[in-house]
Amino acid sequence: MGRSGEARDREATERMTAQDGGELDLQQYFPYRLARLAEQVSLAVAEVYSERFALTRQEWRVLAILGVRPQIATKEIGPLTTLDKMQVSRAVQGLQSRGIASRKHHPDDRRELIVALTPAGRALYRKIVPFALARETELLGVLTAEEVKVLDRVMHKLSAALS
Amino acid sequence: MGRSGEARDREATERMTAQDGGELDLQQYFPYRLARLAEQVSLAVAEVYSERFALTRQEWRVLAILGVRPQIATKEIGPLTTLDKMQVSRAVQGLQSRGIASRKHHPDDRRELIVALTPAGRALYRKIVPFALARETELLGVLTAEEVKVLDRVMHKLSAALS
DNA sequence: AGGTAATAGTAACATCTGATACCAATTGCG
DNA sequence: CGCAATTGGTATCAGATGTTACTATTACCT
Repeated sequence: MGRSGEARDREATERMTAQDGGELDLQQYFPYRLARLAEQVSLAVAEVYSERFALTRQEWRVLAILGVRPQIATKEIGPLTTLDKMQVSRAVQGLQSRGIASRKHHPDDRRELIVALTPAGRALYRKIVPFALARETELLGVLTAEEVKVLDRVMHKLSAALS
Repeated sequence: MGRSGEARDREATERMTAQDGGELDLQQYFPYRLARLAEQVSLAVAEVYSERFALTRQEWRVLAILGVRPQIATKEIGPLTTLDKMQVSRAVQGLQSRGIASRKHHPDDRRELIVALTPAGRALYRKIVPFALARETELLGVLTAEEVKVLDRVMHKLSAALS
């Protein structure tokens, strides 16, 4: 006889968190563990763009978008990178000041700025991306195919639950 | 005939990342997705301690430790919370300034400070923790027991791979 | 014991980040 | 049309965060 889904879920939650009644074990607390892991992963990836190429996290995200979407309006970058408009503004300025990106006004709406990679920026992009992809492959390599599949689904589920 | 583990892993990685050769789709890039998810989760939990009780993330972590470990030396808090000693110092000062925690010198080593919750701090802890645990339960509730189990294993594996 | 090195914690400074208000350009509506 | 409202982007300032160097206390070494 199968137990109910609810009972199974509660049991699993207890296994995850090792919680009893009214106490909280930070080491086992899922949000803490997730924050910690994301931090570790972020640091590992940052080695690629930060230590080697002196980019901030925000600049790296914008660069990643520009590599795929040349001629993008600044206002479109925010939603694609989860950065607010101030962060985008500063990141793009940072890239521009190093000759990685260039900006020009949109001809039909002179408020908007259109951002694009310079040749140097495209070269940088092509140099960094393989390292970034390698990091990801390396990381996911410690998981089985099944685990990766479940992880993918789980991340979508959690993200959706929080929107 | 079963394929090799390596082949399976590569295939899974491709499914996760939807990458072809030399391009990087930020939306599918695992480190980005993880950072984004951790951010969302962090925000959801922060509603509990930040909006309702005006604690910073660091103060909340220290409070969580103090709830379980009364009379802890400041220097032990860092490793338990993944905060550096300056962050711990400031968090503890913040808690103290609001009457949540108290400090005294270690009798045998007057460099060390021993931190403890005040009665008001213990009351606060008992008030917050149920909400924090509820948030976690709510979140993990969207997953099946099997998914939670795999997630737990995956997080351990990834964390270990990065240490 | 005496002097050097190490440790716990913090002050002080520099930098980053977030929030608000602002300017310029455009849209919409009477 | 003309003027209020909206939009894209940035300057500016306050608060948060990281880094360095410093003080006080203890440990170590000969």
